[in-house]
Amino acid sequence: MVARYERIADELRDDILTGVHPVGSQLPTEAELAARYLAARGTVRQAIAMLVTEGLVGSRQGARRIVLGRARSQSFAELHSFAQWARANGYRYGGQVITQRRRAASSVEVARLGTDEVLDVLRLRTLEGEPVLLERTVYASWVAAAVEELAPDCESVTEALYDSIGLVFAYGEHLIDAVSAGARDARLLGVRRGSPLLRQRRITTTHEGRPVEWSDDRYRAGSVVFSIRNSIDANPLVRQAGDLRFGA
Amino acid sequence: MVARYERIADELRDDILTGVHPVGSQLPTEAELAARYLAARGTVRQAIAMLVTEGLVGSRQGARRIVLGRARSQSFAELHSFAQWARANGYRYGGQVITQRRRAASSVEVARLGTDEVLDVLRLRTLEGEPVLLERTVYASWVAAAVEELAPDCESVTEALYDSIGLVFAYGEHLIDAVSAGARDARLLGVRRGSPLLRQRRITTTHEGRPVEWSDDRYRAGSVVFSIRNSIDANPLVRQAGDLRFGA
DNA sequence: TAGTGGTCTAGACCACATG
DNA sequence: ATGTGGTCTAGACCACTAG
Repeated sequence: MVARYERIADELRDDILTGVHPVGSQLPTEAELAARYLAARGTVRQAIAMLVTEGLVGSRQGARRIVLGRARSQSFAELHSFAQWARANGYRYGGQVITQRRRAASSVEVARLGTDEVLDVLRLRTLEGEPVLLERTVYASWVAAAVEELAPDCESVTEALYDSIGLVFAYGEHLIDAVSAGARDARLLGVRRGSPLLRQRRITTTHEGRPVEWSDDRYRAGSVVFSIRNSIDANPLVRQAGDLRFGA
Repeated sequence: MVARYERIADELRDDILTGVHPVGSQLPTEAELAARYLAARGTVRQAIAMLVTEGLVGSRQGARRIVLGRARSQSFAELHSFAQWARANGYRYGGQVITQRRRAASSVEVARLGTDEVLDVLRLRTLEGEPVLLERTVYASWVAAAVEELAPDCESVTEALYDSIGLVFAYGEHLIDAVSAGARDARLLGVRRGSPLLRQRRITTTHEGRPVEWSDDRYRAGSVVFSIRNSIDANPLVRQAGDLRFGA
């Protein structure tokens, strides 16, 4: 069942992407849209709210809404899963487990994941044949068995875990910064030691807020860029001083 | 005038931060909250929606809401303005214009900013006495005069422009990646050539969607981290392949 | 001053989660 | 089966923008 406001949002988004409402132009008023779609004003507002959070449309009390841009954002799955992202964008991709072992959790990991034992996995992922990403992931013990069952060249861990144990990754927190490549990073990614890497550390939880994994992902410089839209009303991005809340 | 839903959101947020609703616990139902605050259910939902976009609370049809975390996010101003961010976090900060000149816009800049002439400014910013950020900002011609009037050591360009010409920065798009320090970067930031820098490129517009500035900001590695919370329902962050939509 | 978006209400029905 | 959040309506009033 697709909600009415979603269909309205889809139509409006289409109208923006196809130039019916060009960038910089005004959107029709809520009253007009409500009449056009035979919906209550609240429903139209809900549709527009989607476009606002996507950054396509700007909003401001008393003034007509303005079309800000045409770029669409990705789904959570596309950000979370390298495979789903690569596939959605038409890239050739691959992956390989380099090392994988169970070990006792450090005190930080106990606090972060809530389990005494963890599964520690190092994966190298490729894009268009080139190594671009080194993933160091630590899984909570309650998913360890399911992860160990996966093939070493499993393309999408996210999808495999959903299929095998119904696991849904629902929430994430991400820390993004730059680091220099260590000896091992450099060797596996095929870059010089000390060269810049884009690092994304993240913790992912279930719908219940139960932590599933903690990961340190390092991208070769130039291979990917993170993009965010924000506004005076909605600001998902935060800048922090670099003493690194999550520890080293 | 503070909206009712904002006050409700503030109280709920307080209850989360102070542990009345600990992380991992369930939030009261909408009906309970509506009764407690003598508000309609829709108003309570609006309050909770704020907490959800802040990443404090998780939401899912049919199940009670869960408290996910206690970290608060920053305002747009705090992300946009180095000075406002540093001040809000209690850091000592400073800044200095290194070079500033008007020049003809490149074709990319014409497309991006919509003006034939631009003002090109290079600023070095310090945190706790250390140089941490090198800002290369290109302003549209219609703000150039106001920028040129500012003192070279102006602490907050954002606030100064609001005071002088009532300019409000309302929307931003940000691209984040890692680059290695060039000779000039290295000298000004006090790092070795080739060492990693965290780069944030951004374009900022007014409420009307009119582009004001385009900036390439480079942080010394370790000085700042960007943080984002997302969920299966709301995903502000996007990963892109590194062919750099904004050009070099 | 007129128009537009922002807030709020009260109530209805549906979809989903959980026991 | 029950409870909970998700959707939708219809209407009212307020705050702000713009001519």
